[in-house]
Amino acid sequence: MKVLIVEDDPLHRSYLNEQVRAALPECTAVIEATDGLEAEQLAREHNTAHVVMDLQMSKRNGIEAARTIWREKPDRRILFWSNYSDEAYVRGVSRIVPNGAAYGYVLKSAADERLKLALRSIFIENQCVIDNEVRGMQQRSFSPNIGLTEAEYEILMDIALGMTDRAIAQRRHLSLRSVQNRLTQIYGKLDIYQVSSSQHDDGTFNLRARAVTEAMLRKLLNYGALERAEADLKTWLSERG
Amino acid sequence: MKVLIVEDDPLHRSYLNEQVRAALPECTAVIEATDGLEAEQLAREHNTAHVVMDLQMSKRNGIEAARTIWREKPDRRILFWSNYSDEAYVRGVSRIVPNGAAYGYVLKSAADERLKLALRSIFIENQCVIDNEVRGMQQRSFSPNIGLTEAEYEILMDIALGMTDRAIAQRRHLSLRSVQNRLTQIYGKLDIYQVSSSQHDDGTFNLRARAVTEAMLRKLLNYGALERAEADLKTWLSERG
DNA sequence: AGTATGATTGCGGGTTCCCGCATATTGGGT
DNA sequence: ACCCAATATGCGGGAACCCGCAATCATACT
Repeated sequence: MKVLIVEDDPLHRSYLNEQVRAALPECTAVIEATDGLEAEQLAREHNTAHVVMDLQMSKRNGIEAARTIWREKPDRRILFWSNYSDEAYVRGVSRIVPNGAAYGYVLKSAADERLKLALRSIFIENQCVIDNEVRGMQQRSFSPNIGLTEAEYEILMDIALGMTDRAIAQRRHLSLRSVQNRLTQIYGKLDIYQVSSSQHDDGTFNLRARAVTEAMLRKLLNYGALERAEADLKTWLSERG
Repeated sequence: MKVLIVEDDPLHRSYLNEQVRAALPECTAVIEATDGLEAEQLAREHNTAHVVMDLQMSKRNGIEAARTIWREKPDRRILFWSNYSDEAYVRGVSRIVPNGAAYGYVLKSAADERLKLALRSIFIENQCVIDNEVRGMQQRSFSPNIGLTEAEYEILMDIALGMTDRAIAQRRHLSLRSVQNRLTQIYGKLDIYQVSSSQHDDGTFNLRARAVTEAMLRKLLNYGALERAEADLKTWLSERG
């Protein structure tokens, strides 16, 4: 068994290496990549079926890398090892995991033992292991009336990218009014309103901009998500001609 | 000499501890804090004049912590040890460093030797040590016609918070039109325009929202900066009544 | 003083956004 | 087939945004 480690922080990388070797005596080789791009190449070259990887990396983030790694071979097993359980990450991961694939999501704050157990469960037993905290986030965020619908989330990303209602309508194949309806939904769920301390005279907030801020503060959105969305937008723009 | 280490990652913390002890034989005690809040308390209790600290921490980020630490005793020496040289961090730091205070900014990617040298320079020689990469960023971002003015940056933060033009005008004591002028400046410097691939018919971007996105992608803005700005905004809102 | 440069303000217009109201359309569930 | 809830669409109006133009104010340089 070969294991591919993807992690840009040297200290964390060597720690991972150590843990992998300790937890998996059947592991014959450990390959290390320091960013997502390198990971994609090495996974291809060595044809590794077992990957442990960080989500937040400088060059290409873990979600991007995982997407292409899984696209080339959907039965690979990936253990995500991340500092955060932000909704942006959780959503990002659950969107790309192939049907029936075994994967894991463990927080870096977890104890050594938990990491080792997860490694064995996923790589040997072929079972999913999702950190409790992450699982909780997942359920909360996917429950209707609390979390955002996938459709709403999509529109949220679009306004976060700075698109106009009309452009969004065009991109998502909706009428202008529908886009605005969804926006209203989003504003409601994020508790956005035109606040003004005394009466309802002035309105100190621009709803659309405020929604993005609120989403960032609540960690529905983060830099990585924005980066990916921006890339998708670019391809859509060029296709549209 | 006592040294206070502030770092939420255990691996990095113990590495720092090791390096500090190696670089500074005159150091009699090393105190460790795992987040900004704890750092503020420990700095007060132990009255330490020498601090090494990460910028990105969960509970209270390094800039917040440094601000209060310096406010209580401006001649303390702080070495910032960060993963990134994002403009948001650099601006955040240079805004809070007291007049004439010695401080440092070293990237985590730097070699051991560089870190040790910085420790000695700042704590023993009382000299500023700014990583070259950071210094470059600083110069680029403060040069007019390329980087944003402090005034422009202020307004950028305001629209990132989702404020309306009128609210911004009120907050910054400007006329509505001046705010809009500044916004136009910002749009120009960030290369924002109403893009539409073929003619200039539709306009797929909402300038104000797009500016925020662009700023995030360029790392003029990041989560920490937004968090701080949001806190400031809250106090302003309550003061305004 | 004189002038030049740039920031600030006011005005007016065109566009986009936000939303209330009313009318389709869709997709189950019985 | 029927109904119900949720979603999608159209219309219209008030508010906010974007910006060109022009007048005023500030500051610095000769």
